[in-house]
Amino acid sequence: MKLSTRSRYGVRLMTSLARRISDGPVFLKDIAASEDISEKYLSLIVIPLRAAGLIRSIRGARGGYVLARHPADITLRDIVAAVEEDTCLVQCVKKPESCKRAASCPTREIWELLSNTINETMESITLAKLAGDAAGKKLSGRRPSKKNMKE
Amino acid sequence: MKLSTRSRYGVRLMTSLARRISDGPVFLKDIAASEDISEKYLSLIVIPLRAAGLIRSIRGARGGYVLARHPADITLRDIVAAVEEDTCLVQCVKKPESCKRAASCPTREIWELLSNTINETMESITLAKLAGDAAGKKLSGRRPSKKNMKE
DNA sequence: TTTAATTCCTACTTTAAAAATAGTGTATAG
DNA sequence: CTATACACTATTTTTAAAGTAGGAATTAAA
Repeated sequence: MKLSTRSRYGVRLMTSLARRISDGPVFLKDIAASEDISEKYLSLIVIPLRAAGLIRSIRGARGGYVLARHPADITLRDIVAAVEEDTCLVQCVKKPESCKRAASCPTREIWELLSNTINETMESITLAKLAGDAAGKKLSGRRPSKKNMKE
Repeated sequence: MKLSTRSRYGVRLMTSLARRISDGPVFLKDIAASEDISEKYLSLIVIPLRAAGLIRSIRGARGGYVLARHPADITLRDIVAAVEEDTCLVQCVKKPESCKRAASCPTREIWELLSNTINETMESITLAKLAGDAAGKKLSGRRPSKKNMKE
């Protein structure tokens, strides 16, 4: 049970966008640089996020990405679900017909329970919290300062 | 975030053992056959379970495996932890030094929170429950019958 | 109207880990 | 002493994740 880099990068990307929410469209290039992630790879992760309606993109020169909703209206689950598409904890939870033992399997409903717990936890965490907590932590003990002056 | 077959097979193996708790040592061969899992593969999964003190093995002819503790004293977490060894949701949760961003990373503590939730849920599920629920389900609407008569 | 900068799309390559197999060694009941 | 089981190590196969590459489409601005 391991979290994919897609999920981790996706969450960092969204957190980054949330923190720059007042900057207007943000270049993927900048996020990639500040988060130290390959821009090309990020550009693939961004696609399902847009498809899921979590972000909007502005094409062309001076384009970029912005959140499509308020950070308080985006949950961790939204992000992970978008980025993981049809990945789930155990295949048989989503598609019982994928396992012939499903009907009588004693473990299946346990995995379902676990899945639900995970989903509930992820639903309880908003992007606002993710981005906000980070900001709060950054500020503690230091004077607030304008970050990311460039662009 | 996907559960490995090691975990799934390990749990089914343990459940199988729990259900045959009064049968004395059970051959891996039999479990493999009834669960439709490669015996060779199962024989690898069994090793960490024994190392973790969850099962005992009896070698030689008429050998086999038995639970080392009462099913009520074994949790889902015990099983998964044994079988997954040093796998965790996100590396940086267990070893913060593995990521240079750990100290300032806004997402790290979220993954830690999620890990804890998962662990707590898994701790709350005992093998007794796993095996018992299954038995209960099997018996509903049908007369109980001795299963696995052979051996 | 050209240029530079950006997102968009598809395909490909690489890498790593999971999953499974194979073979040999060791213990033990009968 | 032999058949049957577990024990251990090494190897192979398979799969999915991770990452790369390159050009097409779009647009602001010179």
